[in-house]
Order: sequence, then structure tokens, then C-alpha cells
Amino acid sequence: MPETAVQLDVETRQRLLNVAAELFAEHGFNHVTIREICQAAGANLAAVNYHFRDKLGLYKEVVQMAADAMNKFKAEILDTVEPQPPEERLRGYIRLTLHRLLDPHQESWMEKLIARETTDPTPAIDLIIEKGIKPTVERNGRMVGELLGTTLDDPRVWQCFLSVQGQCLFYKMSMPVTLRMAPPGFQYTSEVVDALAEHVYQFSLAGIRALAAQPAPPQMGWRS
Amino acid sequence: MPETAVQLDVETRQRLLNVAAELFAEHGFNHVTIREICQAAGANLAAVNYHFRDKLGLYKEVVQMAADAMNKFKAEILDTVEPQPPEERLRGYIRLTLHRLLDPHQESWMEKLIARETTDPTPAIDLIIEKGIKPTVERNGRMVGELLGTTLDDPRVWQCFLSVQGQCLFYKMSMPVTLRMAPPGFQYTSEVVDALAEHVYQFSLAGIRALAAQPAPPQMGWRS
Amino acid sequence: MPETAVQLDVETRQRLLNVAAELFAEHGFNHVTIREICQAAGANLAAVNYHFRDKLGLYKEVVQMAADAMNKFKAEILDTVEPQPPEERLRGYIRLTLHRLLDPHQESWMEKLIARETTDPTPAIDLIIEKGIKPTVERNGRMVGELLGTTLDDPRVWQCFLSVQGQCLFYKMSMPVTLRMAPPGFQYTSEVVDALAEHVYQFSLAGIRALAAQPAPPQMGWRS
Amino acid sequence: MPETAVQLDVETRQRLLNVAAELFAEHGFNHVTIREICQAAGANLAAVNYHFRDKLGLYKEVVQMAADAMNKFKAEILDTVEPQPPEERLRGYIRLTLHRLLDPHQESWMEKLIARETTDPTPAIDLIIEKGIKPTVERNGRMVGELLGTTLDDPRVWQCFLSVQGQCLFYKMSMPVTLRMAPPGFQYTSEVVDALAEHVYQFSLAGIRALAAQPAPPQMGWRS
DNA sequence: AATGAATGAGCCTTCATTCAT
DNA sequence: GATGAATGAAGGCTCATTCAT
Repeated sequence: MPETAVQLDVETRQRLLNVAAELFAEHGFNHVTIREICQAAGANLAAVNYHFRDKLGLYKEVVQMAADAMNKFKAEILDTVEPQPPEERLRGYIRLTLHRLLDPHQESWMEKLIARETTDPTPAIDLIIEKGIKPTVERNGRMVGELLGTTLDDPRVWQCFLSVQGQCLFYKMSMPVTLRMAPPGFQYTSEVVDALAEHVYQFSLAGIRALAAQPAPPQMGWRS
Repeated sequence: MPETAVQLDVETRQRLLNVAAELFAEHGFNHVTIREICQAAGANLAAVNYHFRDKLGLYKEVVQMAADAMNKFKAEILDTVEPQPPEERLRGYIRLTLHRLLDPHQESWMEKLIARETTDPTPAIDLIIEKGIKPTVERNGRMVGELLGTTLDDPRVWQCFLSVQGQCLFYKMSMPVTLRMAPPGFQYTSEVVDALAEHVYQFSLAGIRALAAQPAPPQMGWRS
Repeated sequence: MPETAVQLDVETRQRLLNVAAELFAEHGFNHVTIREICQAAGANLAAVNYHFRDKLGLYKEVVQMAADAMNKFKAEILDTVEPQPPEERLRGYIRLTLHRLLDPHQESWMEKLIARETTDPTPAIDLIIEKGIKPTVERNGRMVGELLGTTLDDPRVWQCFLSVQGQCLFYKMSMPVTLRMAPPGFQYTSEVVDALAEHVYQFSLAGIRALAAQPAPPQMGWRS
Repeated sequence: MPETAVQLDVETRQRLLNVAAELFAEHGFNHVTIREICQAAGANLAAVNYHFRDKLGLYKEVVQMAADAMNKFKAEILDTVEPQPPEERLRGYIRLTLHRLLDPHQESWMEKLIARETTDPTPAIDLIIEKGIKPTVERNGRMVGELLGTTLDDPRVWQCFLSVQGQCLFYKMSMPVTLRMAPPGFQYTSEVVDALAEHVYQFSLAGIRALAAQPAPPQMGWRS
């Protein structure tokens, strides 16, 4: 009796992917059960196994899907941002990242998956690194390099990037605690996130500039 | 047959606590089974129930133990650091925190537990907040306040503290990914951590000073 | 290896229900383990969870099944008994009830479940009351009312019904003791139960009639 | 550290017996854990094993104690009741039994233990039968015999006794259900129990007299 | 192409019991 | 005379996975 009240024009496979992406991004690989996914997708319990062989298989496909979506999206906005000065690009990147990470209504799976896998990796971590993290590092490394006035092999690039990225991801990762310590009723509204982004931007820009003024340290041979 | 290869002079209860602290800090509450703990401690499966009633009971006691150790430790070093100027205190705090978070040979459960609970809270989260996070926030809020030349109710204090703390914790949280992307054989040796700490210090000090130069924004009524 | 010695034409779900009904009725909810049930039904340990979610879920379904069987059965015999005078209906009811309670070869789960839940209620007690006890009370309350020559709100109806029901159920409930005190080899054969029923009938009829001769006491507002 | 706040003049052994009697009578052998008993008695968890070898050993001793108390008590009141006519003795017996069974503040362990073991026997059942049930049967058999005008080997004696006893015990056994179906706030107050007893007495007296008027059936060879 | 049914491994917990002191 | 510590058996439950259709 497949007459569930869910969209039935989309094939089960796609429905599973959509539902799983949302659930995985929100609660993490281990905290989501196959039952939940199938139930939410109006599919049979064995559907995951049938279509993706594994829970992990489904997860990897979700990651792939999220990576595609992210890259397509990032490519789009890069075009509109590229001509701006690097300071504005940094500001824009921070704002966008924080919004995608903190806004509960944003369907930004990849960012959330990266945040999760970063702290609690699954066997899909290599895929995440390859498809999600490295492209981000590449893109933003160049941006930070410009601000530092140096090249990618200068370890300060990597370190400054991590400092910026760290601040942003930390806000996402620490949400459970932050919400508990915030005044009751607090939410990450658009205004709040904007203010946060502005702070991170000012803080980071000053940090980067201070390091740019220093002599370059020896290399460390980081993997691209 | 109690001649297991574990320290047999310590009582089971303490052995359980030690083993559990290590395992919980390393893998998180949910990823550690009672069986592992008891086996590693050379104790019976029911020992946890006998001594701590619950897996959660054991965990809470571990948290309590870690909190005590941390506070004792922090109090000690505060004495030696207090007379220094706030810049040096910030540098010292960052160095120490990073060492405790990243050095694999350091038995700094509390810091690691905080990092874990921050992203993935358990029912013991309130205890962690009360015993681990709030004291830290209190201590370091004052330090940042001095650097900013403002008081604790200025939202910039909270934000700058989060930026500093965020960078540090992020290095811990992202270790699984970092190690995978680093050159083969990379480790967080003492020298590496020192360099990291120096970077975070320079970066953050510049960030804080830049914000200190700006006019104070309106308050946000955060909980102490 | 599914070639267990159990009926294999029936689906597992039904087999579980049948086995569980018998075991629950005989030994009570708490004294039966799902391992026993699954083993007796030739099913996997997780089958209960799959089909009924819970041990309690299985139990409730058993109760529901027993209620349906009982009501269907009672409805049938009511047709054949209704036209008779109330004395004969009382005699018939007592005989039937005692047979269903005491005859070991009778598959009268509901009666036995009611007897069990009456003394040792489980979370399914409300279901039992609603599905099993209330219909019985309703049906037999009217019958006793006729004999008393009064209406259902007269407390004597409730009391006399309890006296009749109490005698019957007591024979069931006290079986463990009765069998131990009876002459060796004693069994509740059909003749024995008949004799018992005749005694309870004579005893109760006289009791009811004696009370019918008395003035009606004040009401007590019992729930239907 | 034995400085618990419980009576310390009574030896642990006696304290265990008292506490256990109450708990066993109230909740039944299986529903009471050794932990509860020892905790309530302010004794060590191993105390039961030390003093009584077993949970069952403790239980048996409780039964013995309850039997002694009951027989002493019954012997006392028999003296005051004996000279009365059998009708009054029946009335008194029913009233007393119901009060001891239903009144929650009455410390009448034996009656409650009998009620429990009757439906749900433990390995101590034989002891209960010997020490608790048989004496009761003996005593009351004679009383019913007088009313019937026949001797103990007449099966009607046994049957009538069971009918009386059944009604009384049934009120106790069915309390869980009765309380659920009674009007909210209902309790077995002294007045309610009195009314109940009067009903059972009237009902039973009429029943017995009706059977007395019939010819004696053949014997059945019941065990004394 | 898809599903209902079934499975087995593993987890946390409870409890009566026993051991060593 | 008594206890703190420890044990092992058993129970209910969850979950990813697989099988037969």
C-alpha cells in the first residue's frame, strides 16, 4: 500500500536522498536511523539497502549530492564577487558562511555536513575532504593570500584561513551550548548573524593584517 | 581471576573512573560502551551499575572529577600569571589551552570533554556548563575585558572571547580532519603547538585591539 | 534453519500472537520473557520488536485479540440464553464462566487474562477494563438487576454481581493452592466443574434473593 | 558507617524481618528487591544473605513470623467469640477478615500474604498452606459446619467455606481494578468495609442456609 | 523495481548472589 | 557479627542488514 501522502512523482530514490540530506546534516550520521529516513521519505525500510546498499552508501551519495550543489552555488557567487577587493570578498564569504551554517531554514547541507564530519568523522570523511573541504580551502586560500600579500606556500595563509574558518565553524559547532547559555528565547535571526559576521570580519581582518606585517616564517609542506 | 594486567593496587572504582575519563574524552559518551570500560578496567560488567548506578552516573562523576582537576590546575597557574600584563596573560592562556587540547600525552580530560559536549551534548551538558564552561568564561572574560578596556557587559567581550576560544577549540575539534590533510607523519609536537599558539595570539591580539578602537555597541543581555 | 517443529503455514506474526496469548494467560505478563515467546513461536528475538514494537505492544494486541474472541463468543451464547428466565441465565452464566476459567483445555485467554490483571495489573489494565471487564459487568449487571427486581443504580446490584463474580474468579485465582490441597490426582474435570457451578448457583441465588427482600440502601455513585 | 537514622536498638535481623514483612505483604515476593528491603531497614545489601541465606529464606521466616502472629491473634478473639451463636461468629469473622484485608493501615501481613500466594505462589507456598491456610480452614470449617448442621466430611462445608472465603479474598485481590473503576477519591474506609462485610454476611448466610436445606451429596475425600 | 518479513549482533540495565575482609 | 565490593546471569530493546518474493 504505497499511497503515502508524500510527493509521489519523485522516485523513491530521490526522495530518500532529499530526506536523508536534511536529517544527516541536522543530526549527524550516527544519530539518524534508517527507520527515520525511510519513514520520513514514505519508503520501505529496505529501500535504503536496495538503492544504496548501505546506510553508508546513502550517506556518501548525500555527500556527493551536497558537494555538487555547493560547488554549483559557490561558482555562481564567485562570479559576482570576484571583481571586488579582497577585503569585501572576505566580508562576503564570512557573512555567507555564517548564514548558511546558523540559519535553521537554510538548506545548506554541505556546510553542516562538513561541520559534523570535522568533529566526528565517518568512513565518508575522505569523500568530504576531497569534495567539500579541499575546494573550499583552495578558493579561500587564494583570498587570504591576497590579503596577506603572499603565496599559498606561506604557512601563514593556512593558519589565517584556519583562524577565520575556525571562528565560523565554531559558532555552528557550539550552537548546542550557546543556545543553552544565551538569554531565553534567543535565536540566530538574520540580524544577529549579520552582527556576528561583522565582528568576525573586523576581528579577522585585523588579525590577517597584523600577520601580513611580519616577516614570512619557514614553510611547512602542507598538502594542497 | 583478578590477576588482570591492570594496576591492581588501585580500587576498582578509581580504575573505572580513570579508564572512563580517558575513553569518554577520546571517543565521546555515546561511542564508548560500558563493556569497553569494564574490560579495560579489568572489572565486571555490573561494576558500573554498582559504583555509579548508570553509564550516565559514571560519566557525570568523570565530569566532576575532570572539573575538579581543571579548576585546581587553573588556580595554580593563575597565581603565576596574574601579575603579568594582560597581553602576556592572553598569550599564556592560549598556549596552555592549545597544549592541553592538542598534546596527546596530556591528561586534560576536561578540555576534551568540553570540546565534545560542545558539539554533541549529553544529559550531562548542564553539569559541564556549570563546572567547566562558566568558570572558564568568567576567568577569561575578565582578561579580554582588560584588553578591550571595557566591562563584562560590553558584548564585544563575549564576542572576542568566543573568537579566541573558537580558534583554540576548533584546532581540537578539527583534529580528525587536520591530521588527514597534514603531511604524512605530522604530529602536534610541542614546537608545532607553540607556533600555532603564537599565531593565534598574534591574530587575536590584533583582532581585539581593532575592536577596542571602535565605539561600544548596544548590550545583548547574555547570561553570565 | 526455519524447520522448527511449529506450524509453519501460519505467519510468524500470528504464531507469536497465539503463543503469547497462551503464555501470558498462563503465567502473567511479567513472568513471561520475550525470549520464551520467540523460541516457542520459532521466531527471532527481534520479531516481537518488528511486529509489535514492544513486549507491551504484543501484550496489548493479545488482549485486543482475546477481547474480540470473547465478545464474539458471548454474543453467540446470549442469543440462545436470552429468552430463558433470569434464574436459568444466571445458572448458565456461572457454569460457562467456571468452565472457561477452570478447564485446562479451553482456550479462554480473556477470562484468564482478566483474572491475572485483576490481581496484578500491567500498563494494559485500562485496555482490559475497557474491553473485557466493563462489557461483562454491563451484561451481567442487568441479569442480576432482574433477579433483584431493581435497577442498575441500586448498589446491591454491584455488590451481588461482585459476590457471584468473586466466587467464580476465586476458583481460578486459587487454583495453585486448591490443586495442592486437593486429593492426589484431582483435576477440574467437566463433572467437577459442573458440580461446582451448581453449588455457586444455588448459593448465589439464595444470596441474591435474600437481599432482594431487603429495603434498598442509598446509592454510591459507582462508575458504569 | 552504621549510624543510620533507623531504630538501632533492635538488631538488624529483626529490622529486616519487620521491613520485609510489610513490603512482601504489600507488593508480593517478586516485586520486592533485596535492595529495597535492606535500604528501608538501614542494613547492608549482603545482610539478607548473611542472616537468612536467601531472599527466599527471608521470605519463609517472614511467613513463619506472620503465622505466629496470626495464630496468636486468632486464638485471642476466638475466646471472646466462641460462646456466641454461629451466625454471629460468621458475621464477626467476615467483618474482621475484610478489615484486615482491605484496611491499608492494618498490619495484617498473613492475610495479605495468603492472598498473594494464593494467586501467585512461590516456593514458600507449602509453608503458607501449612501455617496459614490449613489452620484457617480448620477453624472456619467447623463454624460453617455448625451452620450447615453437618460434619466436616460433607463436601458442602468445603464449598460453602470457599464461597465465603472467595468473596472476601476477591475484594482484596481485585482492589487494583476496583479502585480504578470506583468513583474518584473512593477509599476503603471503615464504614465502607463494614457495609461490604454486612453484604457478604447476608449473602453468604442465605447461601449456606439454602444449601443446608438440601440433601447431603456424596463425599469427595478432600484433604484435611 | 520494490517490499514485507525476518535476523543477529550488540547495548544498557537489573537483580540475587557471593567473596574477602 | 557484619559489610563493602564484586560477580554473572538474564532481560528488554535498538538497529543495520538480509532474504524471499
